[in-house]
Amino acid sequence: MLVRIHENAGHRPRSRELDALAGHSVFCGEFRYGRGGEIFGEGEFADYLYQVSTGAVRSYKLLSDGRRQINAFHLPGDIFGVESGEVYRFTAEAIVETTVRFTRSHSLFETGADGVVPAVNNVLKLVTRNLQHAESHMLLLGRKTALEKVAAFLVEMDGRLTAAGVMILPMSRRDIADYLGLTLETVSRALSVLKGEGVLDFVGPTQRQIVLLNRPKLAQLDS
Amino acid sequence: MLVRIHENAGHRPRSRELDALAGHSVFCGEFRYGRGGEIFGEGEFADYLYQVSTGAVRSYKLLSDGRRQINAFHLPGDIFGVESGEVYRFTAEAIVETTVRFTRSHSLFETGADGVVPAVNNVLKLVTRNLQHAESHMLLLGRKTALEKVAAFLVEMDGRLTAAGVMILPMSRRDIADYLGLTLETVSRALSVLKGEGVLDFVGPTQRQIVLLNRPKLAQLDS
DNA sequence: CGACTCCTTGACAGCGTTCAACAGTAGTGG
DNA sequence: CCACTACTGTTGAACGCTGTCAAGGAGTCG
Repeated sequence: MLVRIHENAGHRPRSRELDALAGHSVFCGEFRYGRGGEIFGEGEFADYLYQVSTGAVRSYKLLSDGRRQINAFHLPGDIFGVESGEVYRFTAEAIVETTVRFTRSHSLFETGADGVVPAVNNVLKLVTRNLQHAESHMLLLGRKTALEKVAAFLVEMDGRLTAAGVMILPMSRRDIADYLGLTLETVSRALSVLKGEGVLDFVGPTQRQIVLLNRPKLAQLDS
Repeated sequence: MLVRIHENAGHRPRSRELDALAGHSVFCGEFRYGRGGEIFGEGEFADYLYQVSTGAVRSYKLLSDGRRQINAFHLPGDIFGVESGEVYRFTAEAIVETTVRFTRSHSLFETGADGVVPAVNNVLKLVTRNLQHAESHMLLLGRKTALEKVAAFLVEMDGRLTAAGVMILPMSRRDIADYLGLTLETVSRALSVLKGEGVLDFVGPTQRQIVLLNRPKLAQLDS
């Protein structure tokens, strides 16, 4: 399932964001994963960090009986797999065919005297952004209703992947449900309600392409 | 409600942890807050960071209609109010009579060349610890049942404030509920169930002093 | 003692889950 | 191209966990 490409290739794909993170050039290569391909597993040694080039990634935790909580969706440009500990605290999987850039984690810290300061600072910014997202997601998980959760999800995704007026969701209803702490049926029902109220509409053959028709109302439902 | 003590006092209370965080001495003073006293509010400029000396602190977010999600309880020794952004992202309140040490936030970053590296590193460790807690709490909020949530809460608090075999909870049932994404009635019922199963017992006149009688079973319920 | 807060417990309702059936889409191979 | 299968999503019906509403007890403090 995993195909390694470009590693140590002669040409140099741009990886400015990862470079900027480290404060110097750290490009290592690219990986490509098929649908459902595991990028790393919870508890594994965190030797790489990643940036999505194309596609989408979900990162999640599991309970022993299989209940899943998706922590975040990573879309093109997003950096993930940043751990200041030893191991990954999530499992990360490609949702669709996905290409990621990667670099060795230790390259962030093992640089010379001058390089390490901006690197640590940038890691701090990144971890802080993750923390902020986690904090607002706790409010969502603990205190919002199903409709509010789905509305919040749509608002978030609208800001991250709406292009040309259409939002093309890479993830399934089950993924959305496991992100919002719901069942897939409840997500489906909430979307139907929103469609019935004229807040959104589906386009195309599948139900994964959404047009938002009433953003103010959606924002209001997000409360 | 707010009484400022010791500020710029002649003697030097120890504040080794805060000092260690900054990599040099940054002690500013202590504040004392009564029950429910607000230490800082969400959105305020984050000019101080704090460490609990005695008492307990809750930090939370609110929805517009008053629904509350408590993000964390801060107990003696815990450092809180660390923001790498401009403003606090939570409101922090004293749960009981509480004394906190404080220092100016910028003292972490405005030190000379050598001092700032360990400081940023320590802030990173702290933020990472917060992130880890938030991540496991998302799993709890999104995917655990009421009984599992309460069991997890007891396990967490057992590790943090059991002394001499007794756990004395500083927070009310409502606080616990808002931490776990439940109602106070559900928390109360879950505790009654656990008592009925012989997992715990109440001691003393109030219901806030708990003895754990069957930790293996409790850990198992936490799944 | 009275007022207040906190907690428990009961009865009931409702939101979201569970279980199930069905439809549409995509992928596969003949 | 079409049948066959697997996957995904929608919708309905019934259940049940948790929330809501309410009453009452117990502790605290003036």
